[in-house]
Amino acid sequence: MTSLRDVAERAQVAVSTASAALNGTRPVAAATRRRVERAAAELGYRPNLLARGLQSKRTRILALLFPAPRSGFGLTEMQFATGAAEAASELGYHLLLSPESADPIEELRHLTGLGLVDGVLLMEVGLDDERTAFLAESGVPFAMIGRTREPDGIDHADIDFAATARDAVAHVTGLGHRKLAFFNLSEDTHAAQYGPAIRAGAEFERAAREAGIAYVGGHRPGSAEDGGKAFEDLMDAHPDVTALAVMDDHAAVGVIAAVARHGRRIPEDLTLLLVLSSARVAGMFHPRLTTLEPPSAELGRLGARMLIGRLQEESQGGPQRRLLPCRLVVGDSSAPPREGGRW
Amino acid sequence: MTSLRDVAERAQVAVSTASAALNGTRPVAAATRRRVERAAAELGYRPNLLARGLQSKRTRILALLFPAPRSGFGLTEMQFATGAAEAASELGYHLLLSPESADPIEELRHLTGLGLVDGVLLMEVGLDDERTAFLAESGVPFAMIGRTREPDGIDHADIDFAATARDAVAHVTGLGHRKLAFFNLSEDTHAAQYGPAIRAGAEFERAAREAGIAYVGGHRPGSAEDGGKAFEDLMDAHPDVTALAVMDDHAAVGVIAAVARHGRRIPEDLTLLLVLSSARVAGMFHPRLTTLEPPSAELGRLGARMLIGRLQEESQGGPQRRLLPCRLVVGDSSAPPREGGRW
DNA sequence: AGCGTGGTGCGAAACGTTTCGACTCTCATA
DNA sequence: TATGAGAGTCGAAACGTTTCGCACCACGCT
Repeated sequence: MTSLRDVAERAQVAVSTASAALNGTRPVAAATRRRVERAAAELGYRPNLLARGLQSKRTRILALLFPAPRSGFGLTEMQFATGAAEAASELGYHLLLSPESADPIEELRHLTGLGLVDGVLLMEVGLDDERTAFLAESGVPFAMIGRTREPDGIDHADIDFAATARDAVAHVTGLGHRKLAFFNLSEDTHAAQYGPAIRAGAEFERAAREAGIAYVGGHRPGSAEDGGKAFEDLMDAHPDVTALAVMDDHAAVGVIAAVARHGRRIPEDLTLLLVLSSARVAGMFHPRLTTLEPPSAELGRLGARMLIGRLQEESQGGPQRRLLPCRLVVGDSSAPPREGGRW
Repeated sequence: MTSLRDVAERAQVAVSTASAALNGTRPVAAATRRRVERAAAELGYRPNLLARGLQSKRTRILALLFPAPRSGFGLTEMQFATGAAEAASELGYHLLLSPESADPIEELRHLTGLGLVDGVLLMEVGLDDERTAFLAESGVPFAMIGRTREPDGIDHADIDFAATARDAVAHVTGLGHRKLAFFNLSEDTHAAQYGPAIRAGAEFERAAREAGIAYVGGHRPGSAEDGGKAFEDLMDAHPDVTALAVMDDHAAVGVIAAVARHGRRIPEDLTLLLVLSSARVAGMFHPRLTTLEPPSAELGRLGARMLIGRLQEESQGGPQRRLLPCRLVVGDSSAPPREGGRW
């Protein structure tokens, strides 16, 4: 393990000069700097992050609080992590993957007390997330992937549900549909005040209203079975629905089965949209479903960048907010409504 | 930030005594220890990991080298990470998520040079993985999730492909099938010498032979389209195949579509197994596919535990090796072969 | 009474950085 | 020829731990 002292010796300068030369933290004569740099290169010097962090109070390590996998867990959550890790890496930071236990606050207290991390990245943020209050209070820099009910004071990157809903509605109205149904995420996620469930529901309703088409909401199937039942309910109560947007992957499975069971076909009899699921998952369905794919990796990147930005600029500038729409990937489940519009 | 010095002052002891009392690193009178512990608790003392690491050369941080997402990336890879993070956390360690760039060796050199991590966890290990040589040579402790061609000298946790293949074959022979086909992972993964592709292929063939049933291998469809084509090939060349095991999710999609296109039904005309995919993914298919689900989270946990074990016991004891079979989850795609055994 | 011994506790050094005040030049200016 | 400024460099302190040698004390033994 070659230390700065070795470098300094070889370059015939004091340790402090070597430090300054390598970090550019104060002016050093060009010739000296070159000598130091050469010595460092020759010795393969790598600064010890621990020593640096101990002294400078900045470790260049971020923690990503990773919740215990819930049922709907998947690619999206992983992409938050990989996106954040990549962005951090590009900026010279490291990402700690911190699994969250039953008591997130205690977990946070522990993690931040260690002096190991400069900041914290939150994901799976609830509308009233207690973690944000704790972090704000204890003065730990943090950013969110997702957002609380009133997120304006906090850096965050989230899906633009309004734009996503508009895009989805525009897609189906463009095909000629006049009545859209929306199956939200499960009751559980609503009970947990999970942002996407609540925001997506509200925004789809609004987008449908603004587009002047009829809208049916309220269903929250969380499984294939629920999905099938919800679809049958829908057929009974609103036989004139010709387009359906579904949030939950498994519910979509149930819907597709139910459609087939009732002798209907996708997309001829029903246009089906999968909302907030990856195109990869959509590709598992037959037919390939039209999807609104969340920019998960990008959100992870943005979150990490925001946090790092804040760390570097000494909390200068107001909080950042970035909302990204989902990407519409048209599959084989989209088509104009059947003549006459009802079954 | 309360430091050990504060604790020592409050407990009326020297800093070194406080350290010893809290770490149990050398005997301290019971009364003194209690005083120190109380002071620490009252002040909410948390040891600074950087300082500790700087001195003791042990950071209790592990790095998980996370490859750039390739196409077949999914839940499995994420579960390696979450499993490892959980196990690490339980043992008082932290997990750094290190994205791998184009030059993994340089990346490793950098990462290990920082003095930040005690050990490295490798995943997506190729049969001839250059990273293992580098790590062994530079003396950095590491463990693998997966394994190289000759892994005996290195701690590793991997899927027990032999047992998995036996279980799968037992499942289909138990149903009465006498001829099994196997669609391996894509050509690309073979070209990369990806262990699971090569081992699974070999073991399925062997298991079929040992069970005394006919076996058709050689297909390597990497997409839905390939999967469909491969299935049609199979129908032509081996019309008497009644059971098919598929490794690639997307290929399975193509197979299912092709089966339907040719007026056949699953499971009546074909028993379909999805190998090395999660039950969650299998549940997206219709019908729900019988799956051999890899114990990914458990492998992650094991990998982390092995690595930590090695770090703590000062390389005492030979290398550990743990092979875990996939879990057979029977879905709706398994059935006895049709009477007569051919279409 | 003198001496070893084992149990406790202390202070100082060390880990590898960064930071900061002070020192030494050189050169332009009064 | 002093003087001041400015650039460049240095040495020491500090960050918060752990570790290690040494001192202290009470005790039991000779």
